[in-house]
Amino acid sequence: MAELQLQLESGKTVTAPAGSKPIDLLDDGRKVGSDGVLAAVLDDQIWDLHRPLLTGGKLRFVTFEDAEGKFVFWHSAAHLMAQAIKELYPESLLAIGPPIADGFYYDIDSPHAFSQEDFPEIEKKMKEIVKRNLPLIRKELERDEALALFRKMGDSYKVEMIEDLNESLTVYEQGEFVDLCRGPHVDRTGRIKHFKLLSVAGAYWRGDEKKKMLQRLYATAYPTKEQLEEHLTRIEEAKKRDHRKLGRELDLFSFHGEAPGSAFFHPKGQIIWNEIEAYWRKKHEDAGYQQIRTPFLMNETLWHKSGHYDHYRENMYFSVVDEQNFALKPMNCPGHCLIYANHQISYRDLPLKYAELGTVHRHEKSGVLHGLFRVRVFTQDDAHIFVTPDQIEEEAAKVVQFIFEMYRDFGFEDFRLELSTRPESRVGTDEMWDKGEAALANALNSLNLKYQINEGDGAFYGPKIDFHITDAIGRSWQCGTVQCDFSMPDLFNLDYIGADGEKHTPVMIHRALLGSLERFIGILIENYAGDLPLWLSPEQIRVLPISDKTLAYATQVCEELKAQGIRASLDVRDEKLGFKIRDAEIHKVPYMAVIGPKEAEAGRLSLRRRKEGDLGAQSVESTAVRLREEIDSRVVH
RNA sequence: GCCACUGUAGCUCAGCUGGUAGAGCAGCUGAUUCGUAAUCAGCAGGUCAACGGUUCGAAUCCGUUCAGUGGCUCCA
Repeated sequence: MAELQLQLESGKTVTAPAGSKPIDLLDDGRKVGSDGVLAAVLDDQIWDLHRPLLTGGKLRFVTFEDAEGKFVFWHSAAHLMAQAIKELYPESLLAIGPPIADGFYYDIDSPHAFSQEDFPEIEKKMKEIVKRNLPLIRKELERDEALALFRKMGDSYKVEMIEDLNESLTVYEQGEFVDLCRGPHVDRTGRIKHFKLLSVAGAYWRGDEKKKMLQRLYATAYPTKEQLEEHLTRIEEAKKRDHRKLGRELDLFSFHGEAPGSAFFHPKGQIIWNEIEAYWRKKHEDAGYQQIRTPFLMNETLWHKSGHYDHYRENMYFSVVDEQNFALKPMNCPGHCLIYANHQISYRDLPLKYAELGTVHRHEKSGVLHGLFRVRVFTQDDAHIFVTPDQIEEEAAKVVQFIFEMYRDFGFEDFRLELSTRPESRVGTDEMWDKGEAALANALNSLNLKYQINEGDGAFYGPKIDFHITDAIGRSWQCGTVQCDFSMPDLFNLDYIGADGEKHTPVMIHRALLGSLERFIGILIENYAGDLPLWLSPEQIRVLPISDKTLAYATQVCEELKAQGIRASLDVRDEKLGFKIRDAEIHKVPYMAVIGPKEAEAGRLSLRRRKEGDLGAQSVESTAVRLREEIDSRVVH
């Protein structure tokens, strides 16, 4: 029998007969188990502990701490759940059950409609199977054998999958339960101890809207009880940050059946909006943008010309007025093109930057609406930069820097970039695409930025860069985008007179930094869990008189702070100090000024910071200075 | 749009197998004049999402619609 050379993690090389199993080569002191080794990795391929090795290479062992270990653990947990479901509801058919970011799911076709109430029973059955400690046995089958097996079991989804494959396959057996699976898996069901079913949702078979809707059961599993509980706590924490909940509690905005998917901003929410808008306008003025405003309702012919009618009609709102067809704008670009076309543009005018906080209406499908994150009317922080092809790179680089500057001012430091290149279906010549893709890539390279390339993911009209920010609890949000457009200037017959005296077609760069104000406000709320930086706080300081004996002086303090441009309010209620503090803390007011006889006497105030407590006595002037500085420099607390 | 679930006071929720609604918080009024996260008492507040059906009788059962939640699909 042939000998295999295997390099182990310890650095030593061992020789083993072909057909040896990884589990036999485990270093001394390492044990298999949920809190130990779960699988092996031979070179880059994950390998079952009991699967014979046929070639040599680098062999290492992975635990739950490794990405490969998690994959195997959750994948096996999915099989465990599937077996439990099969035993409880034998008429269920299994589709697919992969591991995902924080756990796993299994798609099931069953006459039984699963609900939360079924979870305890399924979990109980899973525990039982864990106790049986069944070995997971890998078996290689020829395609025909596999087909016969799953046909016999009536597993039509597995049969359909096998029919699409043209190779020999593997199945994993645990007791009576067999599943088509590439694996690998943990060696026994006993390895998986702590798990929880989380939710049930509909999911189309193979992700195809036209195919059958299956029931997707989401769940997660961890090696220890503590880790599972930690995960569940994280879910709870994320729920506490939910901007829909905070928006209601802090009285920032609301939603109403009269305008589904459209936010109504309350006075406090509008303050946040206004602060962002004022900041945004100033930044754009400084960056050489010219601000414009275009109408919401425009004649339908415009949208025929721009191509939106052909490609985006499903998402548009139409209206007939005076027997003429109008549409609400779903995008701002055509309006900007009309303004451009209104002038005779020289190459000396380029780059020409038109910016607009443009409110657009898009008829999103009812099921996709989600708080401020996915709405039907929203305001894009939009701009269109008209450039010569040679200017793309420089202008794109400027936008990229602009975006970073702005994100940092809002307290985001962690970004991720994606460059999307030409899709199958597209307009423009290959030469244009070469140029556009190279210009965007060069812009990023010139700034020494790392980015991921998404081949074929660009818009049909040009390549793009997408910006994702990572929030305080590690979630990623797509906000900014920079897109080249080779198409629209053509459709609108836009031109500029070059140095050669001839007409040329400009390139348009569409860009948004924050994405949409609604969505960005939602992200801010969740990122800060409602504790917004001072400059964005609707109520910046609340003056708290200890009793109405000091009300007059407290009123005076409040007025003085207001005169300094600080959003100050006064809690005149006849309540104890503790009550007022608690109320201000709950409403996430950043500062409190406590006013009692001592302060009135000394002409001072006692400053208190949200979540931190008493900062001691201060003069009103120094408090105003302190707050103004924190506001003006947009300190992220 | 699709699948599942949900809709009771401003908010969070209770209301068993049908007998015309209840709590806490918030709000208002009064008492209290108070020192760094909840003073006490009282009052008021609901077409039980809407519409239709079954029934002597519907918040409760059935249907339709609307809205929301979790996903899927979509995201020019």
